[in-house]
This record gives sequence, structure tokens and C-alpha cells, in this order.
Amino acid sequence: MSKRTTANEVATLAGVSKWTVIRAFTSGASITDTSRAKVLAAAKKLHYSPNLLARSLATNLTHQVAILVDDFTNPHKLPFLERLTAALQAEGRIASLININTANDHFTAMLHAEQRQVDAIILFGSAFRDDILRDKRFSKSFPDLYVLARDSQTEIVTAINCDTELAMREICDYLATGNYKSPCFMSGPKALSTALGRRQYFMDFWSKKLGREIPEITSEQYSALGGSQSMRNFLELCQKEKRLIDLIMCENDILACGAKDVIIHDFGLRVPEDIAIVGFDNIELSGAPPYQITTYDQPLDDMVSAIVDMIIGRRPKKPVVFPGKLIVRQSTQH
Amino acid sequence: MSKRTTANEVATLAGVSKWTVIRAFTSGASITDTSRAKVLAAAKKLHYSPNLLARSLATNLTHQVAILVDDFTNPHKLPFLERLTAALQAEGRIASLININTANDHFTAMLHAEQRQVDAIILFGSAFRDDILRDKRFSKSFPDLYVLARDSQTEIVTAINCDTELAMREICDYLATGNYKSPCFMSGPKALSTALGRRQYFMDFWSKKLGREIPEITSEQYSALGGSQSMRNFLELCQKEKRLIDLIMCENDILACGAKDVIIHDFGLRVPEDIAIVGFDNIELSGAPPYQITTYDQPLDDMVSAIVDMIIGRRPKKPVVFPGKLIVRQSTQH
DNA sequence: CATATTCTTGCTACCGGTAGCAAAATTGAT
DNA sequence: ATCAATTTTGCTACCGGTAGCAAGAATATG
Repeated sequence: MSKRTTANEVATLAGVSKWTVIRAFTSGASITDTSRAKVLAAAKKLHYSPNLLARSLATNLTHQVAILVDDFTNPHKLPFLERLTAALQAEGRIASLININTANDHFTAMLHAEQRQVDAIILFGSAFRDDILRDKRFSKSFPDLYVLARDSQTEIVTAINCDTELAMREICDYLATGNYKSPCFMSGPKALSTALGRRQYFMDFWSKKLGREIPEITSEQYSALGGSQSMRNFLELCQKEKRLIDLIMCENDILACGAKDVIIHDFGLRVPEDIAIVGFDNIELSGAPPYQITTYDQPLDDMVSAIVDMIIGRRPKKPVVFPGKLIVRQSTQH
Repeated sequence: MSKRTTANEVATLAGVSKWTVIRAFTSGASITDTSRAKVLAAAKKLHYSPNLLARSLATNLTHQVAILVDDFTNPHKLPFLERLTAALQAEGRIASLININTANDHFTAMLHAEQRQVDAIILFGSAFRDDILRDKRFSKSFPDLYVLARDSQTEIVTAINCDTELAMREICDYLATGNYKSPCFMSGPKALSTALGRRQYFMDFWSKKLGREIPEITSEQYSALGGSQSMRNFLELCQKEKRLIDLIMCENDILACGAKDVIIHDFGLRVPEDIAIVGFDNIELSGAPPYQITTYDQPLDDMVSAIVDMIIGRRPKKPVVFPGKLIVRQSTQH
């Protein structure tokens, strides 16, 4: 790669010192209009723009934010990424997307981000166990840590989330009006999904109401295929044991869509007459004609604004939850 | 943010010079095992790791790659991003995700990436008109430019794509065995989609075969909703004019899925008996039970490997196309 | 018009590394 | 043990900016 133009070169052409050049590119700097005009003309001619790398090194501020994602199968990630990048860019920040599915374990990925001096790290996925965050190999100079769309008990990270408690109460209270006898919950990859808290509330609510244990299904991953697979296994088991369920709540919409495919196409059952379905997230697909899943809309914009405001220091850095909105669709008409 | 440990501090603790510390962290550097051990022990104690920012400034190599995306509504983006980030990370590169939907126009976004000294810029979206890339404001020191999953006539960029010509020939030859009388093409946002070449081949093929113009529908954006909207408008027009179509090829799967929703649910038509549907990309959804769209599988891994190999210099930087694979599903059974 | 005040400009030192040369230390051959 | 060859280590200069001080220029005050 050929070298970029530097402030020194512009300075020579404009007949000033390099510091004057820099001042012309620093808002609020003390410089006369004459000098600035001279510099800007020279800069334009040479296609100069300040080297952000050098600036970052000197200021110890990169204006880069790392987003760590481990789950690319859930389409819900896309609108989040869209708004997050847009909001960060609007504040002059740039997002690095770090995939932590591969050999790169979480620790390595975070260390890598830290080596690049990012101003903040956003954990945006499902598999962040709190103990990983407590790794003693992390130095105290670690960038600010945020968890998006997930709860966390760790004081090291700041969790920005939809109000799970409220959401689940709204969902369960609504479902309670529907006379369901055999509800069931489908969670994502074990261990990880606990951080979502949705499962816990649902189980508690229904076991208390019905006075018995509520069955639980686990999906290997947050994807339609994962949801289909575990739904199929479970329904086969049900057939064998001659029992039935009449309601399934899935940890999120993409699992719910996968589950509905199997209920309808593999088992010829009706939704909601035989089995009602509830999801979470309100992804576009859940509203598509073949799915029509009752779900809960996460306040995406609020969450994104909050995290960005905290990162740029416009808002105190502390955990926050936002209320979402219950979306009732055909999958639970009663 | 508290400061990171520097090589100098480690040097003091280990009783060597800072250059020896650096050497301990540089593979292939000349250093005795004794010194390295001393340094590594001190480094561990102080949680030291080299500052990649400073390194980048000195070497003029950031190992950062910018991915510019303008279209977050197509779920096809997600698997691409997953593999791309994984492949880049495997080579020690990190990806910056730049959203160019917002006020940030393309030029600004590219300039921004250039200011951050990225080693390469990957244009991964649909709205990159070749004339934008020719902007004279770009200096010659601009990073390498790649276009992923799209063709380009500009010599400035290196296009990595699925073989459109071959793909469309396979699709059209297959469809030609099906006795369709009134085919129709749905493209994405005007102007932009021309670069995809899919439309052109399809139109040429069928207008030649049938000896008349083939109608074309345009969707405002690459999304299920966009596909639904334009399909609805078109079918309403068809009803009014008392004409019909029996085949629609959509520029990609997400449009096809949206189109199918409308055909089935809004108009009560059957697929494929009344209208057959073809998509492109082979996204997961196109294989889901309610959709079952005949499509064309893009060789994702080949494309990603190629672009990463070019970026790291393991493969000559020149345009390349890879063959994909026709996937016939229920939406075109004949 | 002289002097005090303010604004603008240039300067040194620094951010934390890298490159490559020179001195010091080690190794090997005689 | 001596000297040459090789390896290791430390050094200066540099990457392209920023911070903040001091000198110089412009403006305000008496």
C-alpha cells in the first residue's frame, strides 16, 4: 500500500508548521481563518485526512467498539447489528464484529479486542457465562464491558436488557386467560439460556398454577432447525407415552418458528387449536403469514440508545431494563 | 480508562531493555530462551500484551478489514458475516462492520475506513454503484477494494462472486423443461440490482424463447416485506387486467419468500400449480416447510476463502467467480 | 505611542511500538 | 588461549499524531 499524506506534507505545501495543519482539523482549536483556509486548500489538493491510528495512540482513545457475537443463526441479530452500528457511527464510533464461535474462545477474543484498545466491548450473544468474565487473567485496564439483550449477575459487566420479569408476567397473565392444561417450555443451549430468565419465570408460574412439574425441551442452538429438531424429538416421545401438550413457549421466535414447522408439517397438528405457540423477540418472520407467532417485542431502539449513550459517557454506566410489548397473533388465539 | 502495561514496564521488572521485551513477543526474533522466559514471566505478572495500535502505526499494517453493508433486511447477510469474520480472524485479521444505510453516505464511510488505515475494504451489499467507486476524491493510497457476492465492471474493485451466467443458465434450462407460458421477474431496488446480472439473463432467455417482452416487478428493498408488497401490487394489477403469470423468478430468496406469502395467503393461489417460484441464495428459510423455494446455492465457503486469501496476499488479487448449485424444491415441481 | 492583554503559532516531549545498525556477548575453530 | 564468526542485546531514529508550554503577532487599553 502506498503511504498516506501526512500533516507534515500538507504543512510544507501550505507554508505553515504541522501543528497548524493539525489545528485546522481539530474543532475548537485556536487558528485564524486565513491559516485554516490555506491548510484546507493544501489538504484538499493532497487528499489529506488525519491518521486516526496515530490519534488513537496519542489520545488513548480509539473510538472503536467491539461487538462479540457467538450466534449467527438467529435472524434477530441482524436488526440489532443494524441499529447498533448506525447509532455508534452517528457518534463517530466504529464497530468491530468479533465472531466467537470458532477456535477463538471468548477469552482470546476479549484479549484481542483489548489489545486493539477498544473503548468498550459489547457482549451480544448467548453463551457468555459470568465466570468467563471473572477470568483473573484480565487486567484492570480492561475496556468497559456491556451485555446486550441478556441479564447478568456479574458486577463487572453492565447489562442492558428488556425487562424480563415484566415481559414474562405479561405473557403468562395473558396465557392464563386461555385455559391451557399442559404447557411446556423450549429453551436454547442449556446453561446459557439461564441468563435469559425467561424459562425460570415460565416454569414457576405454571408449576404453581397447575401444581405439578412443567416439561422442558432443550434446543442445541438458537435456530429454526434447532427448534424443529427438538420439537420433533419431544412430540415423538409424547406420542409414545400417549400424552400431549397444548402450549409451548419458546425462548425466542426463531425456535418458535422451527417448532411450528414440525407441529404442522410433520405431525399434522393445528396451531393454536391443538398446540398454541409463543415466542420472544418479535422478529420479522414471526409476523409472516405462515407463522403468526404470538411474541414479545423487545425495545430495540431504547436498548441501543442506552448502550451507546453509556459508551460515549452521556449516561451513567449502570444496568438498565426497558419495558417491551406483548404482540398477540394467531398462534395463541383463544 | 486506566493505562495498559507497556513494554518498558515489563523491561524494568525483567531487568532487560524494552527491545528485548518486544523480541520475546515477536515470532522469529533473535532472543535467548533465558531472556524470553524472564520476559514472559514478568509480562504475565503485569498482564502485558503488545499494543496493536502502536504496532499498526509503526508497520503501516492494521490487519483490520472493513466490511461495508447497506442491507440488513436480508437474512442471507448473517451466514456470510459469520464465515467472513471467522475466516478473517483465523488469519489474525479483525473485521469492522460499517453500516452505510444512514446519513453516512458511501463515500464518507469509505473515507472513514481509510482513515483508520484498514488493509482492505469489502463492499458487501447491493447499492454500490460503480460510479461511487470512481470518486476522484479518493487518493491513490486507498486500501484494496473488494466486492463480495456481486459483479462489477470497475477495474478499481476486485469482484468475488458466484458464477451468475452459469447459475442463470442452469436455472433457465431447468425451467424450460416445465412448460411455463407467462414468466415474470422480480428485482430488488431499481438501478442497483442491474449489477446482479440475474435479471438480464432471465429476461433475455424468456423473451427470446417466447418472442415477447417479459414483465418485471421491482421491490423497494431486499426483504420479505418488500417482496410481499410488490407481489401484491402486481397481482392486483393482473386481476384488473385479467391476465395471469405462471412463474416468478425473484432476485433472491427473501423476496421469493415474501412473494409466496402473498400468492398463497392473499390471493389463495397454489404454488407451484398456479404460480411457480424461484429464488436465489439458498437461505435457510427457503428450505423451511412453508416455503420450499427452488433456489440456487451460492458457494459461500469458496467465496469467503478466496476473498480472505487475496486480502492476506496468499492468492493474486483478481476477480473470480465460483460455480454454485441448483436446488430444486416444491415451489417448481413439474 | 507605550504597554498590557489576548490570540496564534511553533516547539519539545510523548504515545508504544518497529527497523535496522552497532556494540557486547557468546560460540567455534585453530 | 586467541581470534574470527555468529548470536544477542541495546541503541537511535521513526511511524503520525497530541498535550501543553513559550515565543511571536495582533489587538485592546491608558
